[in-house]
Amino acid sequence: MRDAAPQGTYKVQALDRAFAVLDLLGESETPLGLAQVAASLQLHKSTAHRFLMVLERHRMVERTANGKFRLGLRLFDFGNRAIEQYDLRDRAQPHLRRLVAETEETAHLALLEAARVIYIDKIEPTRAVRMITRIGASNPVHCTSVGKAMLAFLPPERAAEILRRIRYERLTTRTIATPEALRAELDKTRRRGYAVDDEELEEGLRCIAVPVLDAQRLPVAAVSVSGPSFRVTAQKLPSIANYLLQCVRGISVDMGYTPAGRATRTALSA
Amino acid sequence: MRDAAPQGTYKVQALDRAFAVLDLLGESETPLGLAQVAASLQLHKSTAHRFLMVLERHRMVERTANGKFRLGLRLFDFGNRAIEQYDLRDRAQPHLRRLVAETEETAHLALLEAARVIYIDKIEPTRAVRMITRIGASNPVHCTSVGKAMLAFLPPERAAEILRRIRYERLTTRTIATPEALRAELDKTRRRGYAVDDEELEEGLRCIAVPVLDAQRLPVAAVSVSGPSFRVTAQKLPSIANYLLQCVRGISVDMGYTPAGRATRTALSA
DNA sequence: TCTAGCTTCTCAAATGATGGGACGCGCGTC
DNA sequence: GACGCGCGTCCCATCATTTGAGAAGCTAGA
Repeated sequence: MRDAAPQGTYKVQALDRAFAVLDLLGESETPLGLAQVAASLQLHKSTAHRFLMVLERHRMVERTANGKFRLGLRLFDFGNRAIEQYDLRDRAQPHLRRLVAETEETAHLALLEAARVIYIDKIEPTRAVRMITRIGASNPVHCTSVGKAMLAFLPPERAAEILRRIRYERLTTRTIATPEALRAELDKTRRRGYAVDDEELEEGLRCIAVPVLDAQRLPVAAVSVSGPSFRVTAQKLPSIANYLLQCVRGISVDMGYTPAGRATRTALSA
Repeated sequence: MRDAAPQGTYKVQALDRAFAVLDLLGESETPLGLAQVAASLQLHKSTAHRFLMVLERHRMVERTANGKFRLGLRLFDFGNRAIEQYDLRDRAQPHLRRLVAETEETAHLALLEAARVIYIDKIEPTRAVRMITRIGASNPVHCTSVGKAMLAFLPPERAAEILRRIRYERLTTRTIATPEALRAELDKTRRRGYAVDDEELEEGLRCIAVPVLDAQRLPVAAVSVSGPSFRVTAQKLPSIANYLLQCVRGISVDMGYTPAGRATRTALSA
């Protein structure tokens, strides 16, 4: 059919459709009725209906009192199983909490997937303005501090592979928009030991990040501190970076990554 | 086919199979190879392969370095969207944290879905033995304190409907195993204002829970405190219950549920 | 180099999904 | 009160879609 099927070569129509339904419900602020789902996805009512019933049986969607559909809690279950393996998250939490206490700004923990970063945890300072990000959400690598932090310390080949896949979308006037600029930025990041996002993702938002290194000294994640530019000033960056470094060092230890003896400074100290 | 299709009347084979794949990967401790997946689900290699490729395209599964499959982070994204609507979770966290500090035992926040309870958050006291439950996991209502707490304060018709769906599986020697016993237990719960699970879910584990009530005074969730029976003794229950009541009152207020004036005691105080 | 075990790919067959359309319900309008 | 409308549910003949046998590749170990 005239489906907007992602270019991938393998296809199972039913699955693409089912996930389109989930996507739609996930995007929507409010639960949707059968008719709306069918219309949005250009499916016939009966088809959409069948899908929704099956999805409901699997608890991937659920119905509200008035019969509309929204995402089901089964997804929550799956989602938690999915990150379980990365028990990084649990172990990192106390460290992130301390980081937030120290900096009074929001901290994120992120993973790298393809050319995007995925936030797997977020801690906010008490009574802060709520930040935009949602746990589970993702952003392009090239305009986030966490992305740059991981990229900068990845082995050249793996970094190159990811760089190739970046589609330099411009999100603010400061977003890095060329491979050359990004390469230069990564050099800078390596030299100073931490990555900065200076309103490149969102106007008025400044972030700073460092990678979490495993026993092989490879980045497995990154931790960032983000806040409004007027609070996270250029002068404060080094001091925040220090807290960050302490934080990730703590995480690495907790994960059982041997601090690699004296080599801890190799990549990370200014 | 001779599929073990859940009895539901609507069927989309491809979806059932896809979810079976996700289930399998979710259950498995370690990533699985194509052959293992195909064998476990009695699918042909080529079929399993196609499914996995499509699931991978949707990032519902991902491949490890050695080519094996595991759940993908897209599920994590969906999962978080799914509970987003219940922002209860975020708001409840600080209160749960305080509760844990006060009781020094594990706290859970749970929702009711069909005849099961689903844990949507868990806070553990520092340096406690890690508990069994995983966020996102579920248990039958009849053998959990959170389940009984919600059930007890639900309007009779809705409670009855749920009661009808319970299949009294016996998990320990003390598990409530008949509708009558459960009904009696719910009465008791209502009278004392909190629910107790006395090793009914797991030997050696005692839990106590109270419901979180919305503006209509209906349970929308429940909070529990759980710990080893030798620490969570019968004598301590009333005092823990007190902390619990304070906790859920705080949550209700934070959620914007008007404490319903003087009526706060209607259901909840001993 | 050969074998074993795994993944990837192709294509004809037929099963299983599709969607046109009928039905029934509830609601607001005339 | 009758009518029209939008919505969800259900049925079933048709055919597009998925299926799976099998061949071809790949890798590692003997």
